[in-house]
Amino acid sequence: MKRRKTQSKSEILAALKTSGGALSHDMLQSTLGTTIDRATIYRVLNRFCEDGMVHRIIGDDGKQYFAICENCGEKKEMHTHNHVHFRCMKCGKVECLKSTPEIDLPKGYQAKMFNMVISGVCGDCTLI
Amino acid sequence: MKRRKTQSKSEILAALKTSGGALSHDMLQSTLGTTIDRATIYRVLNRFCEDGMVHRIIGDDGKQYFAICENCGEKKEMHTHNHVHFRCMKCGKVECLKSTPEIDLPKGYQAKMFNMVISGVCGDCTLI
DNA sequence: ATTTTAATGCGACTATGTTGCAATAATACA
DNA sequence: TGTATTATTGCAACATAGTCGCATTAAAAT
Repeated sequence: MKRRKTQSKSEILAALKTSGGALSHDMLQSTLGTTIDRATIYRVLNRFCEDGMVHRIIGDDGKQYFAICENCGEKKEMHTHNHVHFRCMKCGKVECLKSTPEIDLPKGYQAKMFNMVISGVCGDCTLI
Repeated sequence: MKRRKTQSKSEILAALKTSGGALSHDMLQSTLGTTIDRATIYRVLNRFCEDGMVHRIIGDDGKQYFAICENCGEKKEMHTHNHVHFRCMKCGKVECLKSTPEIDLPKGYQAKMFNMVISGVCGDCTLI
């Protein structure tokens, strides 16, 4: 299954790049206008994740957010996405933080995925 | 709005206690049998959270899990639930870990809630 | 230019969670 | 103990997030 270069793909990738942070499906939907179908957006994002270009964060609102992988280690190594994310409860922005805490698991436990989200008020919104 | 002691409440609390870990709505539903209505379970759990007896975890499956608060600090101090949780991808068990990592936020950022979930394979399931 | 098949759009579907409202039952009070 | 008050429940309807099947479209290979 070779991947093809399509309009939707480029637009979504561009939107993620310019945002700098993590976007949910509906954020993308409104950024892109209603040109691209809901299902397509999800499918493109899932493909990006499979290919390791993007990582998925589950917000504490239960929604999926997607962010471009930068210095997140090599492809497909999901477990290297062990950095913490911050979600602003006012403006909705989701971003990657630098911290990658070391967490010691009980004996015999194997970690496959990390999903850490702190939510609160971001720097911009505190000022307001 | 004073709280009343009801059957549902007691049963749900008991189920959470005996489980020892965190349960999702559907785990509770099947533990309790179909006696209690879906909406009621959710309402009871939300009330427990408000009252600080229980804390809510959003799993990396996007679902809500609820666990009894033990040594989680005082009532209503949501931000003291800064311990990490582990979800087993095989048996589905969700439990609280001891680690409470220190995460330094950028300047001006305020943390309100922590939601940290590591998923992988738990001790019991590794043996199988 | 033609063929192949990945990707899209549409609709239907599932699952999770919430809410409005009438009925029920736990507490308070006489 | 009997009655009034109102928190809680059950039911149905709703909202939202995300997935999937299928026919159509459009990249890429020939």
